[in-house]
Amino acid sequence: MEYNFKEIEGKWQAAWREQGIYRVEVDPSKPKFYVLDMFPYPSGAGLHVGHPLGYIASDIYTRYKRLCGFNVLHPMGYDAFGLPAEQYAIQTGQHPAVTTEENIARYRSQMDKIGFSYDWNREVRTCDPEYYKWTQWAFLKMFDSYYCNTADKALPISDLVARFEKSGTEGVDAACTEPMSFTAAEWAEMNEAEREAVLQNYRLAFRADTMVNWCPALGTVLANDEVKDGLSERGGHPVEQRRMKQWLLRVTAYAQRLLEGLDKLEWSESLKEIQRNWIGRSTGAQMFFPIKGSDRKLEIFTTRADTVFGVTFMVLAPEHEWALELATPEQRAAVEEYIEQTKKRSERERIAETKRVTSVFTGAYACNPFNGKEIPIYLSDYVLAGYGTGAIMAVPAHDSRDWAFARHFGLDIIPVVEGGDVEVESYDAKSGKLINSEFLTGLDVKEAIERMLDEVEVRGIGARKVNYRLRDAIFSRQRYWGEPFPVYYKDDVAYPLSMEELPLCLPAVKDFGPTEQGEPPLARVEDWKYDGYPLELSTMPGFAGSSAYYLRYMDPHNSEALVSPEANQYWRNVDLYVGGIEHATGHLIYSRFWNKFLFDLGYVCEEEPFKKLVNQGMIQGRSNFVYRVVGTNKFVSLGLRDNYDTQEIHVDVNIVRNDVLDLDAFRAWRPEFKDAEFILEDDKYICGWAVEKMSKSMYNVVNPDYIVERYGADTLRMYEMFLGPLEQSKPWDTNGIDGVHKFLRRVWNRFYDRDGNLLVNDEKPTAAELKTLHKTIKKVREDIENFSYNTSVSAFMICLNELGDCSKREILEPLVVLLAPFTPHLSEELWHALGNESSVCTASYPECNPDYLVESSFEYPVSVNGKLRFKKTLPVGISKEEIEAAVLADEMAQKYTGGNTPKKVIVVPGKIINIVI
RNA sequence: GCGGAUAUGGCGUAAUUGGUAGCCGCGCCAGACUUAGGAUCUGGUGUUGAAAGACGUGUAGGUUCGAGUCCUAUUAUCCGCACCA
Repeated sequence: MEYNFKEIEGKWQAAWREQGIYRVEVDPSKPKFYVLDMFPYPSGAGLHVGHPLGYIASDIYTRYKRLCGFNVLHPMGYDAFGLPAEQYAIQTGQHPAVTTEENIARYRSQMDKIGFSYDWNREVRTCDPEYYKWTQWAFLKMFDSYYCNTADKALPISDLVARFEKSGTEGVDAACTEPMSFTAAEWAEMNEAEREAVLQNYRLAFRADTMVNWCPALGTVLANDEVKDGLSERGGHPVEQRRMKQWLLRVTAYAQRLLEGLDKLEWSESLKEIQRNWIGRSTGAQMFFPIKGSDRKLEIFTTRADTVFGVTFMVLAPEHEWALELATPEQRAAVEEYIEQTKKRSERERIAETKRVTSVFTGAYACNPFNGKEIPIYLSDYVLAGYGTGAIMAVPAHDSRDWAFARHFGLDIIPVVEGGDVEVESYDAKSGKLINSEFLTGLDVKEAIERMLDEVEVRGIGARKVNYRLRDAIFSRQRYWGEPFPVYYKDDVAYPLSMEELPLCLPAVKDFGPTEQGEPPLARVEDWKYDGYPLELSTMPGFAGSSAYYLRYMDPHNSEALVSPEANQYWRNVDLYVGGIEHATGHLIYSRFWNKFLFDLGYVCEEEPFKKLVNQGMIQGRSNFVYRVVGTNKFVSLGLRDNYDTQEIHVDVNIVRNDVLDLDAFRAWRPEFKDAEFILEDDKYICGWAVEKMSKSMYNVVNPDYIVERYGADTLRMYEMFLGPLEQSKPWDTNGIDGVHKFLRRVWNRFYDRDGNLLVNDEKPTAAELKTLHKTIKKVREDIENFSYNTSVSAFMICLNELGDCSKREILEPLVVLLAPFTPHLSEELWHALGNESSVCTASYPECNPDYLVESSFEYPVSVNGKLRFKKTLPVGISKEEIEAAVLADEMAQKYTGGNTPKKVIVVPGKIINIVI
């Protein structure tokens, strides 16, 4: 009987659905395990063969853990709000809710065919009001909180108000946008709007006038992680810097905890490193430089306090708030012009022209607080407004950017650290002895930095300071398809809706583009008002809905809370998270922030959301090419194309097999190739190939539906794992799939003969067969734990090769369970064929019995001077001395040592014997 | 520029973690069967050599009885960050 995967898979998928076999509930009698996939954005293109890679890996792990006796939470949902659905809506007028619904249905049907063990009862969709109610809830909680640096956690804003009432800002150490200082009396004097303005400075969700990434083409602002090289990540449109009033999340308040938390996580070093870089902690000093002829002091940040005697000028960012004020009357016009010019340049231009030095002199001077030397102050856009204080002390001798600047404008370059030749280039290294530096002279750089930091604090010039590269997350999007803000305005003062009024539902609109006035689409909704007051017009960004979805899965139908304490305390956090590395600086930062915030407030019991994280690699496309002889309809095979003048054309990979073109299929592929002629080699047309991104335009998209149709879900699952290490990117190549499919057929053939008779018998297995089985159990278990699925597939193949035509029940039954995480449908069918009534999903995973692995003898490779010479079989368990004596007595050893007594004999028990002469 | 990763047959990969390099699969070669298929089965397949053997894990050194694995330098590819003071 043939292995009829189609029938088997259809049958069991239906049965599992009917039985609700993957439903899970809180069950304190069993240990829990939480396996999560990064939920997909349901795009219109559907899934290609690369998408399920991570889902298959996590499904295997889920099934494995379940068979090992864990109560496994393994849910799936959709990240359904976002730009593409909306862009599509603008073009076609179709409501995003409609297209999203269609796309979800398609995704679901594609996923269902692969046999995943999700508990669909727990599905979440970020665009569902019952879901985004809790996104809005979290936002309001953030609005209602501030970060107390003393307690090192988020606290209710009412606490802060109480402190202001009692003693003003005295003794308050809180994360804020601008440092503030006022007394209790002053606070008491303030009106409501003024107080709110103060509180906005502290709230964790707050509104501020800041520089933002504005993308004119998308008509919205974007967060830093959504911008790459000055272009929007979605669509690749130019992005410019603009000052706008926006909602932000005070992620920076958590910078230190986000950094420290990484150490405890089982994430790949590279991913942790990406997050560390993104957070970008640097330690140094804040210092104040008095301005000449004024009592103001310019604040700067530096990591190289030791080089202060080498300062020859200062630079402000053109956006610095003092930029214009500092300008002397003679320089004012030039300064104004420079600021204007900088504003006009897009982020992209600034990046492209990083080599070009542009600047203007303000006419003002500062004094070096250590030696009183006068230092000219310049503006230049190489200093960024958003980092540090937007102002620097320039040390051209030891900073390459300052050096270039000084050279360009003919400023002094004073070396203060020995080691380089500052005439040629700056010496940036943090090593060497200090020179020309008064009390620092003679010290090593590292000592000098410490000494200087002390001195700065003693003299009251500044203080030690830690700076982060991480910015607060811009949280508004001037778009339609996102969560509405539960906020309304009275006289431009923001007021939150009450929790009872959530969800604030997204109203229907007809036109999804921005209004003529450039306002967000919600401006078209006439009654977009609360109690007569206007509601916020922008919506939340994509990362809002994905920041806490893993918590919602724990208790998805709860209308009283995001997650009940009972559910949260049982499921705690995600034990294994599988997804792409592309979320390193976005979702994975925001989620950690969001979770820490909810942790501070006591809503969740774990501080980190994702304990272990595995990044599956990307599956690229493997494109095929044909070579048309220019000006003809003749196609020349790869090996012969050098003899012709050819043009390379992408050809559909689905009509190529092992790089051999199916000629008839090619003629039928497109009308212009109907009469194609071929120049063959060895009667075949060999195609060229290349690894490219999997995309329609390259004709290299492979649809999982097609593979399932042709080979079955179990083959697809196993082959995707066999392709290579999970974390590595690799091209999809359908060619190799036969090997895996053949393996499954061979498993089938252990059970049934050609006529459909069951071959399984109750004969006792031999020692060799048991050894093979248990070796495989050991290997497969280890490999699953290590996510080394490709080698576990190999182990299965080796196992079957070694077993030959063995059809003994005692061997096959455990093997079927062992295979179940990989090939659930086939295993289920065979499990029932063996007479089991219950599902294979409820079996227990086979355990390795080491007794079967014990060897009675071992074949030792014997090397002489490191070179392998012969092999000697010896019983296991004899002493090193006995082995040595046995080997030395061996005829072969005599031959290779020439009868000489060896200098040394090295015996590695169970491994190798080396004779050194 | 800074940081991270990778490099092994024609291809995807493996190597008990310092111990017989190339398991498993694809492809290729040969054979068997055959209702001639892109089926199935068996054997072979790193290079070189008639063979014994020699050579062989990006390159060059080093440590070691022994190195794909450890150390130093170097090259290439990929990824992240990037006027971050």
